[in-house]
Amino acid sequence: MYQAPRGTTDILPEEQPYWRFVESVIAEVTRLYGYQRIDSPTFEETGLFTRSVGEGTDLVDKEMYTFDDKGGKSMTLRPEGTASVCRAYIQHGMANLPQPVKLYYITPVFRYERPQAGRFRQHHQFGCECFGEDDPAIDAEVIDLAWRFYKTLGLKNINLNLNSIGCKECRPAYLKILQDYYRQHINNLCADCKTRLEKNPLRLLDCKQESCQHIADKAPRSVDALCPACAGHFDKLQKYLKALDIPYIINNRLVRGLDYYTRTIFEVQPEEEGSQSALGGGGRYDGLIEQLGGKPTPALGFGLGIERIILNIKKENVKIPTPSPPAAFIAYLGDAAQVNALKLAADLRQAGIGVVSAGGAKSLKAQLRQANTLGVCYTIIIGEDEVKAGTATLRNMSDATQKTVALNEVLSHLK
RNA sequence: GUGGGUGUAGCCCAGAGGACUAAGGCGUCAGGUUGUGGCCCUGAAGAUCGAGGGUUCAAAUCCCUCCACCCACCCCA
Repeated sequence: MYQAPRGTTDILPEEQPYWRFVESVIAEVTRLYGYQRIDSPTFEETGLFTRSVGEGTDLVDKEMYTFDDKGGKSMTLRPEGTASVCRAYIQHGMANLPQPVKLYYITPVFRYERPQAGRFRQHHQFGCECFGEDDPAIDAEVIDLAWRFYKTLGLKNINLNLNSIGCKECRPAYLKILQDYYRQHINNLCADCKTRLEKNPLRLLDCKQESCQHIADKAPRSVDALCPACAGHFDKLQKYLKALDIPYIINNRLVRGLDYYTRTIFEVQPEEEGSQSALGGGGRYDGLIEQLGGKPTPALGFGLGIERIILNIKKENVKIPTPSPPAAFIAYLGDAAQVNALKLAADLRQAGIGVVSAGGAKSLKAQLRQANTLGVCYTIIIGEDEVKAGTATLRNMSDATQKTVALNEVLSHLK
């Protein structure tokens, strides 16, 4: 028997209301901020990701679904959302549009990982990207958008973590300070951190090993090493967030797993931290567009994991809208009645009324049972008597009353 | 990639000191007299007991190998 590939799932009908709900909130919130939707291909040339996300990151080094197409080109199933949108921004000359350009997407992303709670090989992200503006007010607005999204969904127990990791001017100096500090403690570091020290020093701060905790806690902070421009940017951002009443937590140990981030980074976590807890994250990536061949363009954005969001919607018992059943069920008895039923169903649908009917020759009892399970308000019964008289019996399912009406008047009774 | 746990009908699960024709609940379907749902009653369908191999007269129950899922690490959404 075939089954869905490891780490992938079918989103079954009973799950769909959650997805519809999330999608409706996305549509509403992005509208409020003037974001326009963009859909880009599910796969891209591999180089786009290795160049933007960065070689040396886990995402690129061991998690990408990469394959050669029949022309021998290396292609990769999208492992994150930002790179494609940046590529599209450059390719379509969006730098010539009024800036900032604000785009959002809902898309599957693929990572070859070992699946576990809240982690899949295919998951879905809602993301926003804003190009062409470096004012920290736009950082505040983007964070405000993400925050409003979570709040509109009804999630209460979440935290916003914030940090600034500087720019290409000030980060190298900070990394040096960080490495110098860690070298003093090198004998007490876990094996992973010893590697990180040389390979990816920022990630040292993110280590969860008990033994590394107090070292990381006292490590030099990136916010203390910012150049004046970055420091000013970060100060203003915080001022704006306060003005917007967005409760944030400065987390000096927050770093992100993709190389392109500069200055502002943020992450949203549930209060009760599990292991796979991040609900979403993002930040500024002022150098990325240029790096991908565009002209220097400040930009920022975020990606939020829809599966994890739904997990938390369930955890917090958020009430979501349930889809309404069809308004009517048509039960029939006999061949002649079936024709009338078919015709009536078509007429009602033409008038915008949802109708379900059984096929075959089932007993009336069975048909009513089905109507009951569906939860329809009315069942329309057409038997031999009704066929002769040109009528239908209209049964109200909630109070079990029924009346006989002419076939061509059924519609007006349902309205 | 590493470590631990689990794997019985569509779903939840009993059975695990070898003998099962594998039990129950939910759900599904059909009936409970002639054309009427929800409750109730009755019945039926539905399981090569994750897959493959081995031990044995006999294995869902013991052993091995795979696979999948769950949990943790790594990393992330």
